[in-house]
Amino acid sequence: MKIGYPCVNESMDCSTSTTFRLASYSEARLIENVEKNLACLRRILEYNLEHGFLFFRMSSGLVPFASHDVCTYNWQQHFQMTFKRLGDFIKKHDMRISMHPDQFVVLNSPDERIVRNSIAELVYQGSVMDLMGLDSTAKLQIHAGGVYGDKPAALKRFIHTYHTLLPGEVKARLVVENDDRLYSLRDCLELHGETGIPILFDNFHHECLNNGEPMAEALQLAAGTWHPESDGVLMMDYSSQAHGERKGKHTTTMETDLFREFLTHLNGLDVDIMLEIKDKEASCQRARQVLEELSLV
DNA sequence: GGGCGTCAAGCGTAT
DNA sequence: ATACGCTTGACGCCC
Repeated sequence: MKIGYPCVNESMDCSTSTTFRLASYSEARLIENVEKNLACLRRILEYNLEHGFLFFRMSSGLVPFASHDVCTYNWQQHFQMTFKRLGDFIKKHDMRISMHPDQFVVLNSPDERIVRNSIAELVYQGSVMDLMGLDSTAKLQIHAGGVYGDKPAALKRFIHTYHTLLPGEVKARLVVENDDRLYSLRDCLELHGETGIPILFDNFHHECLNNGEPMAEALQLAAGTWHPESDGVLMMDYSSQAHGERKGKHTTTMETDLFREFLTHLNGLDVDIMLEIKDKEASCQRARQVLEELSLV
């Protein structure tokens, strides 16, 4: 079992997603920012190794405007060796890696342009992992998308896009996450049935939106969609409700009692856990202590 | 060098 | 019709 946090290390004075305005795009700006971002990523990975955090979500912003038409520069070649060295470090220390394209990536949009842009973004993010030499256990996690007033039709569009438009190198990495408002675990299982796509399980989203599956059963269902050989063990996002806030708002810091309670539902299942908690590596440290006490790491 | 409006991109919901 | 949340930072203009 590996534990990690997404994108940002709060105790570090660098960012892996420095960027600039589209209006001020230039090759020099691009190169300058990618250099900074990859240098910071290296520092974070080293920090993570020291602290025993072997799961990490890389920022979508490593290469600003990578999937935008404006970016014609061959950054892949320029940074080839840097990516390879990062990948070597990751593999040497047996780290697990994910990326999470943000809300603009919608594969089931009725708008072809949005689908095209979404695929370009997935190709970009997958290519970062490819350049690092990571195998297909490194994943790109997306949500199923919008509903557009007709969920069956929206699911059908996702499936059609998956089969007809997605490049193989993206399909090898793509996983779908149950969300908290529109597409539940059951909806994702339907997508899995039609495409074979693994389901990245989010416990908090499942609490917000479900079809009555108890947590332990939900975990088993999601885990069953991952091929251990090619996909690795189940990845999951872990969070809990922020008290006194809107339903679905992530907590600012981990409540270890809730985490302990959650772990009882695993029943021996091996998972890699991404903490979607505001204070990032601080909660990660606490989670790791809990896992150590239970001899799970 | 601090303050603050704004930033490539999409959805659904609230008002 | 418009604003806002997701998730949040950080750019870059203004003073």
